[in-house]
Amino acid sequence: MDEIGIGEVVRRSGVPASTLRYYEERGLITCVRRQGLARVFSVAVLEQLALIGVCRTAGFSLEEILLMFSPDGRPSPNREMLAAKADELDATIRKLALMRDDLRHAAACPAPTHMECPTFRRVLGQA
Amino acid sequence: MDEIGIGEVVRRSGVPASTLRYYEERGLITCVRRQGLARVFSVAVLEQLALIGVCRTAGFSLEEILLMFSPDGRPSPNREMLAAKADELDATIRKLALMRDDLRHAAACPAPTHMECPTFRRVLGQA
DNA sequence: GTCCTACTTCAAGTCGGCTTGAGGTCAAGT
DNA sequence: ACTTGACCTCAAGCCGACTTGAAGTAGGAC
Repeated sequence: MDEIGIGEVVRRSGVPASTLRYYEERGLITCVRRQGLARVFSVAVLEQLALIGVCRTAGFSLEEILLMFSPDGRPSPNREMLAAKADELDATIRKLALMRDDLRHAAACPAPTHMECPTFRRVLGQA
Repeated sequence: MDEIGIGEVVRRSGVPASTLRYYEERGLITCVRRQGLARVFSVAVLEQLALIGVCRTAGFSLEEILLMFSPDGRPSPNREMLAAKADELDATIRKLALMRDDLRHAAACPAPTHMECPTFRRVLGQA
């Protein structure tokens, strides 16, 4: 069966029902049909939710996600925007990688004069 | 001079004065002294702001940043937490890197059946 | 001395992203 | 027939992170 109820979606995605309804209202996801009042989703919604989750982690707003992907999970035909978002993401990733390194360094380095440590200061120059 | 007024901080950091006051109220930054009512900051606040900015980009809340770094910008002595945050960040970075690749792929790949494309689906398995 | 400009406080408002609660629907079980 | 449980709608509320606005202050130029 590739059709599931909202409870199943909650169970398998970890996303609360209230959020699913909200996402639907915002046009981020859609249910294939209704069975009485109850929403019936395609299992594909699980992938779409995963996608939305990653985008949210990446710092994109629901509005941006809506622009990047149609509610069926397909990327927007606007290639320029997708490429631009990829570049944005690339910049973010580089900053985060520096910060990760610095956090690790901070966790290891006992120096109280940490702000003077060149390893730590790299990240600040980047931002 | 390593002491600057709030206007100078705004000019050099791009962070609005209202936000600076809010950050001070939340304990994220401090001014070295007051001159009358006016805050006087050390230039070091610019680095702290950069740090806060990166942390925000990384998805950390002000509360978390407060726990990770004292208002002088030094990392928390809680090494375990810093290491944990680094790991968190690492996982985030990996997801974002996949997503970046996928966005680039989506920008290039004309297939409408994009959700079926293995390149694109990788990211979803990760999340 | 008074005007300007840069600053201040404090309370209230805004915005995104949900969550909560009251009250209703519907199919299945006893 | 009635209860239970899973679902529904719709309006209101909440939280984090700020922003805005009204009213005040402090120092310098004229």
